[in-house]
Amino acid sequence: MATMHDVARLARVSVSTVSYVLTGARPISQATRDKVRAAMAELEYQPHAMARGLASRRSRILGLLLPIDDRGLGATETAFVTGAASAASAAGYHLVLSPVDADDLDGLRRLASQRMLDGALLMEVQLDDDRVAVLREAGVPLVLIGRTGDTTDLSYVDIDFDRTVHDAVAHLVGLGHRRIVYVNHSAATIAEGYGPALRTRDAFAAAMAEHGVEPLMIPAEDSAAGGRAALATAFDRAPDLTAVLAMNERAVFGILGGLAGRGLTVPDDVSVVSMVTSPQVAELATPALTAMTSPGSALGRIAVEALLRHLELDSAPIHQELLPCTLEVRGSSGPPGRPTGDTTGAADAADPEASGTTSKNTARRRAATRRRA
Amino acid sequence: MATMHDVARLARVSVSTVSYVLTGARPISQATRDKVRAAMAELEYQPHAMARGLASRRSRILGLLLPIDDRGLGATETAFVTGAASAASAAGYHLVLSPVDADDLDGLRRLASQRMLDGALLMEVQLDDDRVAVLREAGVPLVLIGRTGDTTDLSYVDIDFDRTVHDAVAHLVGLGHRRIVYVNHSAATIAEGYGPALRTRDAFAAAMAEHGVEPLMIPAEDSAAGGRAALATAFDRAPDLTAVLAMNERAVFGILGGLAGRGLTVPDDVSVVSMVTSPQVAELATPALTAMTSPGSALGRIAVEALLRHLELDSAPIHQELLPCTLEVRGSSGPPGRPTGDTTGAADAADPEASGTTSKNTARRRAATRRRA
DNA sequence: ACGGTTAGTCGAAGCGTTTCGACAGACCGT
DNA sequence: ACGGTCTGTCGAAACGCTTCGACTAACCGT
Repeated sequence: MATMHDVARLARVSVSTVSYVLTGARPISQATRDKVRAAMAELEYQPHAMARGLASRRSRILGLLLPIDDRGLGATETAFVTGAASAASAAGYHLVLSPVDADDLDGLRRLASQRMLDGALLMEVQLDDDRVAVLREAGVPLVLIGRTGDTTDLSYVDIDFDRTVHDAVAHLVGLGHRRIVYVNHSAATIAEGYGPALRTRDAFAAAMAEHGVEPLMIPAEDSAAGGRAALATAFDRAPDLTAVLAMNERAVFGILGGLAGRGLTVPDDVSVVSMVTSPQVAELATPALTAMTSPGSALGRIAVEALLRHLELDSAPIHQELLPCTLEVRGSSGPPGRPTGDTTGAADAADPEASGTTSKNTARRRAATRRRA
Repeated sequence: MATMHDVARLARVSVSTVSYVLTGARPISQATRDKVRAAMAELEYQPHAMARGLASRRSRILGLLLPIDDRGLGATETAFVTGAASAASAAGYHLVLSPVDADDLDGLRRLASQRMLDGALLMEVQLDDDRVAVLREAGVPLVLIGRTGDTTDLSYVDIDFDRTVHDAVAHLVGLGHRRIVYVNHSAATIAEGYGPALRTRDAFAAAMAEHGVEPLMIPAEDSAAGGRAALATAFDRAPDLTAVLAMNERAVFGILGGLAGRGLTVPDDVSVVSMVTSPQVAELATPALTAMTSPGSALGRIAVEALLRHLELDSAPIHQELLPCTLEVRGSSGPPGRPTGDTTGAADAADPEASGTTSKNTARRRAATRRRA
């Protein structure tokens, strides 16, 4: 493997000159630069990452700190990770995946003092997250994905839950729904201060108030069974509900199953909209889910770019950005249909070639015929 | 930040002694070791990763080379990634995520010559994968996840597709099914030599032959629509089919939808078993899918451990290991029921509290009553 | 013609480790 | 009492780069 020395010798210049050609830290004449470039090409020179890192005190490595979770990453988180990785890679940086237990602060401190990370992205941030303080003390620039309660002087990117909920509610209200139930994460999750659950809860209340309708909210465990249970509660509390807005990717499938079990069809009898969902997951349901698509990979990219800006100029202003999920209408939402209590919802008869779109349209048409308003 | 020098001074020993305490490369007396340890603790010393990497020529960084895919990672791949990350982390290594376009061999070469990676894990290996040669030339030890066609001298971990298919078929045949259709990945995917598609295809033919029944195989695009289309073809070719074995996590949901659309219930009319699937995804379906659960995170762990063994001793024997997916019976498989053509499959009447298990059992019981054999 | 910039290059001193050779003692069998 | 092997420690030389200070030559306005 060729070193800078070899290049310098071949180009008949000093090592420092080669370095300057590479980094542009000082002006080098065109002629010399060409010579050096030629030598590098001939020797297939590649700078040694560790040596460069040691000398320059910049590793060009970014850390992605993900809590070593019980249930692994969802599709949204995965998209975030790959988005961040590509962005880092495009900028000539490396992204290391560091699973650190959320409350292993010593481990985190150790990681930070190894001086291997130029900066870090912190995933799954809690409203009150000690990791932030640890990283700051260690002098590691960071960007949060998500938000702590107090965001002063902190860069973050996060989903714009307010706007997302607002748009979702607007979609449903626009279709004519008045009785909308919001299925959130579990009570325990809410209690422990999980930001998205809290923020969407408040946003839902606000959005419903804005439309002058009463908000109904139900927590659900993150599972199909949880969704089913939540649905049962929902029907107890609001037998006349016509739409479900679900924050819970897992529960939503249980809700779908529960509706089918009651002989209710989607979207004719009940519309279902899923929050913060990836298209891949939305497409799995039948009918495909109308969903607020999470900007997973964009979040990753933006977070990395913001972090890099902090590294280039440490005077760079903090970056706080919220991205909304975008509404993608698929087959699971439509105008409210028959009055509730009508429970003759046998599945459509065989129509083997029916695509998602087709069935959506048929459903819509049928529902429209029956519309009460 | 304290350096080794500081520690040495405080402990009144030489720097090299401190180093030996740390690495154990040479014997150090208990007394000295204690002094040094105390000094390190007092100064909160942490070795500087880059310096150590430069001097020792070992970065303690492993690369995870993932193709910069169109559709992102599935649940299985994600589990693999996190499994690998934790294993690396537990061994004191770091895992960098390097998205490299599968045919950007120059980029790969560049990455490898930066000497930043002690070793690499190669994901989504094709039967004939040039990346292997590039990495070998660059002298980067590697472990494949998946297999190339020729695996001489190559370490890999992969799913034991033979056994997985075999077990799945045995499960269905054991329940009494004879007419089983195998839904594979798309024809294009098969044509381009995607290992899992080819291997499962052959394994399915073999397993069916073993039971003396005729194999029927149908390719499907990786989407719900693809699944629906495949199902239609399947019914054309084998109107009497009673079970579907699907290799395609996306298509399987289309198949489920398609069956419901025809008024067929699962598993009473048709059993569905999904191959290489994560529990999380299997639970999304209603009824929950009987599936061959992929050993995603175990694969990641094992791959890392094998790679580390190569790094410690470069004479370490190559590691080739196949892990089967394990059968997890959920609600979508049962004994074959009514004769095909019976199409009165209205969904079960409202039973809001029905859990996956309960409905599975009821289904079983009902189906058993009707069994023909 | 003169100090003052600026462009272009070089040599050397790090950066914080590991590792090699050397060496002093202790301990061995003979 | 004698070479020989171990144990424990040290100093110094890498590892391959960046960066600082210094120097030369050219160019500026006056």
